[in-house]
Formats: sequence, structure tokens, C-alpha cells
Amino acid sequence: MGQTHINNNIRTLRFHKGEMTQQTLADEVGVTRQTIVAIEKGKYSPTLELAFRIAGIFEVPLTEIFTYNSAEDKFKKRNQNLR
Amino acid sequence: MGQTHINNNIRTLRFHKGEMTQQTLADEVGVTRQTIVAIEKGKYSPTLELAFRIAGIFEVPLTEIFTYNSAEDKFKKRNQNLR
DNA sequence: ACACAATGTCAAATATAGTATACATTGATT
DNA sequence: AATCAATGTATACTATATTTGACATTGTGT
Repeated sequence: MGQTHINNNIRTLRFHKGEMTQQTLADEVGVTRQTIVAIEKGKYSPTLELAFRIAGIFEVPLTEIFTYNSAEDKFKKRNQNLR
Repeated sequence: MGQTHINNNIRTLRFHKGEMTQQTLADEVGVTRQTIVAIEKGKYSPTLELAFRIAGIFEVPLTEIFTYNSAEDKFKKRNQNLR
């Protein structure tokens, strides 16, 4: 899949939350730091469950952290003329 | 992982959306019917990207389809005394 | 300049999401 | 009762999310 069509502002939120480090965020949501790095950079799309956990830590709604750019979605592009 | 802690009302939404079938929903979001079945039944947690696509089809916010039951989350349970 | 904490990155392994195929069951229609 | 569409389920397979471990880089403090 390579890159996703999902943007996030985890990095910003980490700093709002008292300079929270990648490692401590990783610990709090129960994944490794590499996973946080990959998600922050949009390398892949996290599981919905993980996304909810992250939102829980920052105490903001999921959709305020992650936004979906449907315009870039290849599958939708392929199908939008069929609908 | 077995079962997740995420609930959804996809089934209800399918019927609100003119008796939309599992198969057509699957086609519209670009996965197989089996994937829709598994998600409807909470067998596993979909990718955030797929969750967004489903929300897009029903034209409702993601958080209105999927809700997270943090109380049942094993990882959170394990850690709630540490925070 | 040295040390250290935080971050970026890479490659190989494991776990889980998603596919393909096939078959059983239920409900509606004729 | 036969047919057909929609759904549930199972198993083996593929793709991708996540882990593990290791090392490079950047920035800050001393």
C-alpha cells in the first residue's frame, strides 16, 4: 500500500500534552515506538482499535486526530464514475 | 486478537440505506464480502482507512458507526493503575 | 568536545487484517 | 417443493500492521 490517505496531528498533540515523547505515547497505547513513528509519518494506516486508543490518550475525538483525504483514494478514484 | 472492543452499527445502516447488501457495500468500499461480515461481527478491527471508507459510503461520521468500549480493553485494564 | 535523550530509519520476523473458494442456512418468491 | 438471493461459517492463503533489535542523526546541556 505504501502511503495512506490519512493525515494526523499526533505530533502536535504530543507537544500540547506536555512534550509527550513518542516512547511514552507508545507505552500508554501499548505499541512500540516504531509503530508510532510509522503512523505519525503516514507509512501505514493503523488499526481502528489503535486509533481509538490514541484518541483516548489525548482525550479528543478520533476524527479530530485523523482525517481522511478521500480525494486521493485510489479505490474511490477508480469507482467514482460508477456511482 | 480474537474479538475486539469495538462496536458498530453497520448492519443497521445498511438497511437504512435502502436494504444495501453486504456484497454491494463490500464492492463500494473495495473489500470482499467476508471482510464486511467479519467487521460487522466484530471479529477483528478494520484498518482506519477502511473504517473511513465505510463512513464515507453511509455519509455519517466514523465515530457514529464505530464506538470503542475502553472499559473492556485488556491493555487499558492492565495499565489503568499505573496512570 | 562529550554525553544523552529523542527521533528517523532499515531489515527480518511475527501477528493480524483481508482474500479466495467453497459450502450450509435462512427467507422470500413462484 | 424448488429456486434464488442474502447471509453465516470455515479453511488456507496473501498483504499489511506491528514487533524486535540495531544503528544513524539531530539537538540540548554540561
